[in-house]
Amino acid sequence: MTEADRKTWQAVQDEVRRYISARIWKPGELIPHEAELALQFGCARATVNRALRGLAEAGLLERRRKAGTRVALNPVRRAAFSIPIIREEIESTGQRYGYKVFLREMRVPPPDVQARLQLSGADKILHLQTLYTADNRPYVFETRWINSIAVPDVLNADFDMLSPNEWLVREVAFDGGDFTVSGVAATREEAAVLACKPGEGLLVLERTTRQGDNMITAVRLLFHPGYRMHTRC
Amino acid sequence: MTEADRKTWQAVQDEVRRYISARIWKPGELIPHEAELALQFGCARATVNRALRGLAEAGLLERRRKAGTRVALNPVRRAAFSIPIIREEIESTGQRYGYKVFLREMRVPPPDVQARLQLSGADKILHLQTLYTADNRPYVFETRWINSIAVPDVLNADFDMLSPNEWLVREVAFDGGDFTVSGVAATREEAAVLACKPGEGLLVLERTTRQGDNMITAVRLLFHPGYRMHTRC
DNA sequence: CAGTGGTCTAGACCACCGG
DNA sequence: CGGTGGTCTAGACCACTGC
Repeated sequence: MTEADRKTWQAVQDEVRRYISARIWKPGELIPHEAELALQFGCARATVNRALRGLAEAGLLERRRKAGTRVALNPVRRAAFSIPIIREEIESTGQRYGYKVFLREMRVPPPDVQARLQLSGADKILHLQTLYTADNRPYVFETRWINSIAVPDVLNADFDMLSPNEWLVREVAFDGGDFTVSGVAATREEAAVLACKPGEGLLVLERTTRQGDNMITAVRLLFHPGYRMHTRC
Repeated sequence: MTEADRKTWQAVQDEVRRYISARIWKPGELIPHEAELALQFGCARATVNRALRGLAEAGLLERRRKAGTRVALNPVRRAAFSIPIIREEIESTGQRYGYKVFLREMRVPPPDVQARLQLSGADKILHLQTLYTADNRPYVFETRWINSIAVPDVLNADFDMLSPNEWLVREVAFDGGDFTVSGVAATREEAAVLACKPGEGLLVLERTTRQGDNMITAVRLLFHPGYRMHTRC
């Protein structure tokens, strides 16, 4: 209190964290408002705001105008999984990255993909199947549909040196998308590609990416057995 | 430009987004520094900072002191999945939430759980198996280990009205943990509990939660077939 | 309607780190 | 070294929303 130390917003945040952790402020409870905390901590209100806003984003606090700030009843509710960038993920473990395009064709996508890409009836678009490898062992099998009506250049793309994903990242400015994770059992064909047994449990990551209002690509990543997506918070 | 409109940081952020989306600022490229943008947008530097910081957190920009701000080469790299709160998830779809504690015992956990909970050799702790149901249909099967040495009160807990998770959330102030998602094939026993076929592909979410330096609980959620975790960005 | 968080400003100093 | 982002401040006005 008598300290003349400059308070950083991080220091304030840590302090508040301790209060919550020590249950001095209990779940569901109202905590003092910003102006008061600013006084207590001996800093500007903006600094308190910065600290509390961060905690609210992390889910530890719930804030509403006029109603004040409360300790969240259910903390740790959101976790940010970093979407793997295959090449980086493989190379960061010291393994050798590789990939092979299995299939490249124009085709009318199945209904679910049509819906995800907002395509009309009979549009043929680019369909790719690619296997990514780590030290030559199957890592992830990618099934990708690219809206080649929105991105006609892709038809001339050469995927020998640049994977479909890397090509798209270079050529298109994504600005959003959605992700789904689920679990499936390997079909006979998938097992053959991933060099595992049919019926093994695999993690699936599906992603749809758009640029503005254009849906660009829908991709399904089928990871090798034992693959885990992990995060910490 | 001639507008006297008050610029909010959101407006600045949208503007920058458009620049990136339209590839006026290309991936990897350096963008003007904060002071200059503040001039261009007719606002304070703090406002620009707020806008750009948000974009950097979202992964769209990369910022370094002295080096300046660049458009990220690989945007959309992280997606925040919200960790499901079973009861809310079920009730939000209008279904009836229920659960049943199958097993409650003291037991020495398997080595992987011992490691995750930082337990020494032969400590017996609380082991629970619970099935959560939506409209009486199996929704998720939970296998949970609770460090009853750190939280002795749990031994007297009554899980008739409050699920293990809800009890813990009420009694313990979590402040961190880690999450893993993966895919598995249902064993015969798991299939029986979840009323599905052995070998079906299932999503698994594993979570370890701590309070300060104490590891409190390790839980494995095995979701019913067809369950998907979804997020948008 | 009044209290609370949300935001903007102008100015300042600092930490980092590229050249 | 000097340029850039990171942060703090004091004060102000505003937007939302519970009472």
